[in-house]
Amino acid sequence: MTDRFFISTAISYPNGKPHLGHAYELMAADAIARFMRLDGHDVFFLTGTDEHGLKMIQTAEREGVAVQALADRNSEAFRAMGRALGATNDDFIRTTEPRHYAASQAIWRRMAANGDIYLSTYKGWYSVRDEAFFDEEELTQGEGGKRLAPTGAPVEWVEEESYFFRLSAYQQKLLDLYAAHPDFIGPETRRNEVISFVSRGLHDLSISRNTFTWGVPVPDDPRHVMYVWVDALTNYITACGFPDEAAARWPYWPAGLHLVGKDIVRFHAVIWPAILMSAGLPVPRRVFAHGFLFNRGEKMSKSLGNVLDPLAMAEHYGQDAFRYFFLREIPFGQDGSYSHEAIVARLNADLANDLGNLAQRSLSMVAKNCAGRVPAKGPFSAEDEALLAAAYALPGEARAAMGDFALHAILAATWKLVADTNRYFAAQAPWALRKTDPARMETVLWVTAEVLRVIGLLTQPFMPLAAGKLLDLLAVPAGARLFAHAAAVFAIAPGTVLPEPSALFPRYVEDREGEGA
RNA sequence: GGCAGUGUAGCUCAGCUGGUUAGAGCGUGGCACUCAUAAUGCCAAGGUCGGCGGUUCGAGCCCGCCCACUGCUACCA
Repeated sequence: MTDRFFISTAISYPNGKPHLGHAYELMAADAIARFMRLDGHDVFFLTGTDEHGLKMIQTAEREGVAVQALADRNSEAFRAMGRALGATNDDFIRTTEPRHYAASQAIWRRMAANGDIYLSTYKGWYSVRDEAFFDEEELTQGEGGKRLAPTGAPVEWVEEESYFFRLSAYQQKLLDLYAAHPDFIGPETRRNEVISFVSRGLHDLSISRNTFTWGVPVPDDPRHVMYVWVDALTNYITACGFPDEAAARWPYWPAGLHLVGKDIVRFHAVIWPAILMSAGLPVPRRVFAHGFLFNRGEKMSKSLGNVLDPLAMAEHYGQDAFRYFFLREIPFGQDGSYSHEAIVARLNADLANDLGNLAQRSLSMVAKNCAGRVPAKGPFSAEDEALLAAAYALPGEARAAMGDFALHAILAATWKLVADTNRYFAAQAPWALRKTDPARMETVLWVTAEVLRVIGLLTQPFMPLAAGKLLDLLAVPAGARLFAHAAAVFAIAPGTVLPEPSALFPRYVEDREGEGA
């Protein structure tokens, strides 16, 4: 049975360089993608850039470059970030690609054929300065009865021809969808918000613009380009080969998960499924929203000067530590806070001291006392059995946590096992057994190595480099690194020659005052 | 304003359908050990579970009121 799993990040708007928020979403998605692959699923992992729209035009003008050149340059910066983070996306979609034009126009035609698209006028109070429309109630009265935006900017009444999507017709169908699939939107709090939003009623959606041309032309009406909704969201099926339903990747649709920021859940949980229903296509299985990151509890902003470059951070702390920190520290789905001190604390305590040192202390004993081979195992004590049972239970716990995308919980459970193993090692004191009962010492070392093997397997999605190195140190063959191998039948074989042990994670030592990110 | 949610040790958070002395990690204090990356282990201190009232044999978990905080209340990706 083929068990396909398509996971996507939102596509990023490349009118600037990638920031930590982009990195966080990509790291999380990558961890999920790797997890699912290791758990035996056929995964298609997509990320990319959303390159159309007015902001791109304006940024390009400001910088004095062609829009396409700006898109090319910044899109490449997002790809570079992916490489720096170890992202294993199978494709990188750009909305300026021909395949995306084809898909967007095809889905538009299907929506139109279904009677859900009509031409009308988009009207409202527009503030040129804010580049935004405002509701009547939001406006305030200025001098001489002039209407002002909440920002104090003057507004003018604008009417503009636009195509509309009959979103209002999908209210009940969406509510039915949410009711039939309680985990369609996660976490719970987002689901409540979306349901409450949709319950209040839906307006039709303006889905084209005729004031600029940087976009996908509307079929049969080249005066219009598609506005963000249809254009951006369609990327997910573009990458699956739409409209060619015989394409190699089409079987990956519908997506198993759209991972998005909490600010754009609605687009993915309301507009997107409505568009798909209109086009007669299956809707994604799940949409999950992650939270925002705060620097020492403060929002990142250019004016505060606390915007950090994710590439520099990954370089500074190391790719694994960088990934580990954000996925372990923040309950996935909630907002989180980070600081240099917090990252260093996690890096040293969890990675260097707990896991790194556990591997070092046990494997160096194996190297010195077992001729560098996996030790022999004798009869198991109750302690041995208990620890091994805890290890072999880990994949199941991890899988259960992944059901809610509780990445932090998977890592917490894994580090609980690391701590148990350190306790076990200290209690068994193999260094003392060396003189009194060498056979028992070997058994203790074998059990420790076997648990490390399981830990190595389960940490691969989160810190691929270090986990790979740990498995190398245990001489685990490349073909035996799936979660399915985290079981007794695949236990590490006594006598196997092991490489010379070496440190997994260096301790982070402050270079000087004020150093760090 | 309306709707939803949160408030548990210094910090970040667990606490299942209400049931013996409320937990974890980090941080703090002390001890032990020496295999190990000055790593690890053990012990301890520390909480009126936001406040008040109620239901109950019994409430952090249920109900009411109050206080504080957060999110949503559509065309910005």
